[in-house]
Amino acid sequence: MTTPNNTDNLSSEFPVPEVVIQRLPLYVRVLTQYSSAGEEVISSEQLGSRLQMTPAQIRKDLSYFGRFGKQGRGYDVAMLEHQLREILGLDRTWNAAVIGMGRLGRAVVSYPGFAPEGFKICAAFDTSNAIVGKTISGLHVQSISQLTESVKELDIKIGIVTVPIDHAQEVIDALVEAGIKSILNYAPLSPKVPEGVMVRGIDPVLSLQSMTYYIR
Amino acid sequence: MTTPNNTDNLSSEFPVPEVVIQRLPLYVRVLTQYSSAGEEVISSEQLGSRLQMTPAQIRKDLSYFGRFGKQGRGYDVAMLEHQLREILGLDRTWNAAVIGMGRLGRAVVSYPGFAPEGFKICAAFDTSNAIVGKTISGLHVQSISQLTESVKELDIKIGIVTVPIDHAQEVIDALVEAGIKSILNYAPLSPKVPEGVMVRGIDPVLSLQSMTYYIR
DNA sequence: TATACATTGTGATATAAAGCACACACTGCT
DNA sequence: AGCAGTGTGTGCTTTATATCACAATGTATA
Repeated sequence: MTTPNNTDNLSSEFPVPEVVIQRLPLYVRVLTQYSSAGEEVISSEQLGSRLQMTPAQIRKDLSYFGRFGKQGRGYDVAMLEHQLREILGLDRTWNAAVIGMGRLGRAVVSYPGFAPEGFKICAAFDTSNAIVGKTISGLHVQSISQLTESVKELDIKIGIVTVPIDHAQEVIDALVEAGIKSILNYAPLSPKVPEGVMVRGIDPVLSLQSMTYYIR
Repeated sequence: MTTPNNTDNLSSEFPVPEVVIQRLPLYVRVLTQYSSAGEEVISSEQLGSRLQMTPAQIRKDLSYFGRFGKQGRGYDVAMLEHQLREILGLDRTWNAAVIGMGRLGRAVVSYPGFAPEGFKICAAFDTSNAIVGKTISGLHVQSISQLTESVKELDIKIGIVTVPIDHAQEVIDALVEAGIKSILNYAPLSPKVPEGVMVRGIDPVLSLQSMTYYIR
């Protein structure tokens, strides 16, 4: 790395591996815990032992973005947390829409874990006329045909898909059409999306199905 | 690979990479779809295009376990599905216990996706006396102190953790203590477990937090 | 039966990720 | 100020994963 102390735009010169990006939120989480436990400094050793990974890997990961530590001391907890949040874009609020207001969708909109982390579910949609028009958890359920409009109006950047599998691909197509680039998909399928659109799947069954291999 | 046509115990001679195991359920899922669409044969090319991965990777993955295809033709859909289910241990039913009967736990026990795949939630636990003794979705909620006993009695092999973060580690310790080797963890923390115990985390917030990097 | 074509299975190769090990920098003690 | 101790940042090495490319083996057709 040629220009060490500069945190910005290193990432655009050298693309950062996606696995690294996926680990950063883990670091943020531990740092938050440490911080609220009153600790001011943390070493890669301590971080690593919390997450069951090697200190070297943590230092390598962080080195993609700059030099945040002090030799002989470690990392300033508050400072590192702040830096990582900034890198990940967590220093702001993100608006999200949930599509599919069945059992799962209702559970998602009432899940209390999103808001404290800055993810605000601000619109709800469904394909079925039976549900459209109702109000669930304070959200007015709209028809999918209003998706594009609402996305623009409310500055929605994230789509959360909770429709049954047989509607999932079309809903995802609609989200893409509406300009959404980040999708959290609860439907048990691997959807097709154009390059530049990112989908993360939440699928407890898949997780179970690979664990059984080891206890068989 | 020395003894090709033999499906068994290859895996114990050469350990199969975990990434490979994690992909097998994806293959199973596509095969099920293909099968119910009336297709009898599938090529690695077709499978790959469904899952957005290269045909070569699929063939390599399968080759860890045997030779299932026919040159010039492809794979028999029904046969391959059956083989993969057997390899993963999905040719049977698995009993699971849910620990934590709050909002999330209730959503999990009433989620209709587990049963059709052979995962049967047959016991519910909670740490709070306020909930213990109640019946939720047909499950009698027990105290955590009865965990070990029930695990043995009901042949429970999987623990699903849906308690709040501040009780998660102790609940996981209790599961380990009770002899559970596979844990599905909905709590937002990276728990410590002894070697030989496998934990898969379900964490929508983590997924969102790494996606924001790309739309920042 | 011969010929054209399709698709597997796999050794060899390329790419990516993880881990090692040590110079260097900072702290804190005497 | 000097010295001992600690922990970072990183070039280099090792290990893991993915891809290539082609011989081998099958199908389909005439």
